[in-house]
Amino acid sequence: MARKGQLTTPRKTILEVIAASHNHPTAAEIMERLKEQGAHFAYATVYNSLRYLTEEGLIRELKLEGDSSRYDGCLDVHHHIVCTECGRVDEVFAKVPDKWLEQVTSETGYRIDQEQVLFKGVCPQCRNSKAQEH
Amino acid sequence: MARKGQLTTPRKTILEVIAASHNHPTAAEIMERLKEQGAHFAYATVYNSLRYLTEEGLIRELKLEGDSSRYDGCLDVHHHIVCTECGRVDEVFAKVPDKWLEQVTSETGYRIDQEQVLFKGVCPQCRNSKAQEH
DNA sequence: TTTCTTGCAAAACATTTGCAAATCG
DNA sequence: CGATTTGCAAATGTTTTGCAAGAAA
Repeated sequence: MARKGQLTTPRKTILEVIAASHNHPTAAEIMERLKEQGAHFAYATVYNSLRYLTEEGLIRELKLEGDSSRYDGCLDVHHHIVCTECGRVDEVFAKVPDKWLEQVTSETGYRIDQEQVLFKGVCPQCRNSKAQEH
Repeated sequence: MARKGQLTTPRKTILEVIAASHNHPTAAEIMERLKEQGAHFAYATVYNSLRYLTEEGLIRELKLEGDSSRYDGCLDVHHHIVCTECGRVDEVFAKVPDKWLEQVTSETGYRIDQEQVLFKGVCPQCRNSKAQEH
């Protein structure tokens, strides 16, 4: 059998592409980078691999702005902040306060397994260029 | 001209549908409810209206699980929690601690305008049925 | 009249699926 | 062989667009 649930060549290659990217690429961007480095896989294979990798917990799927999911290879717990001026996405490592999680638990009765936080704002660069404009 | 940026009939009707829904409907669900109450608008009109309402700040567009955006008419600042067992979405009103926002500001240099938080976990009902199972 | 909105169909885009061929154990 | 993954093309589902027609100022 063809290695049930293991890192086949496409899966491994795609994982490496994501790990080497620091900008949360979309499936289309992953396709591009694969092409650039001479590897070619079918779109279906890329999506299959992305789903597999997500289910295995090796990457994270992010739904930020726009139509397409983005993929994140950084497994440390972290969040994201998107600049509403230029669309740039940065990572946020400040940890969610436990006190707040307790509040949410007692408010909702849920067992909380994970939080995904998306901040929206204006990045330092755009704040500067706006300040100079006026 | 046809009232630039005003609440035309479709926009108002759609806003009311969303306000009356307590489950963050998708565009398709909004279409259904419009049909149920005898109103018919083109899909394009519904999407145009949703974009308009979002840009005006009268509703919020949510990208949670699944393919389609959901729309939220509750304008109080709040967040969401989705049950990974049954897919149910609830609202969370516990406010993000200011201290954490300050941390994020100093970490990123962004001016933060908004936060969207999506918790994932298991809702009380599903926790119960799981406990009873075994 | 002028500008904006609506409706319809078609287009665009992201993602999934069906199935045959390839692959590994 | 037997289970699984891959590749391709076609299908699906969501959202947008082009353009003619309608409505309000």
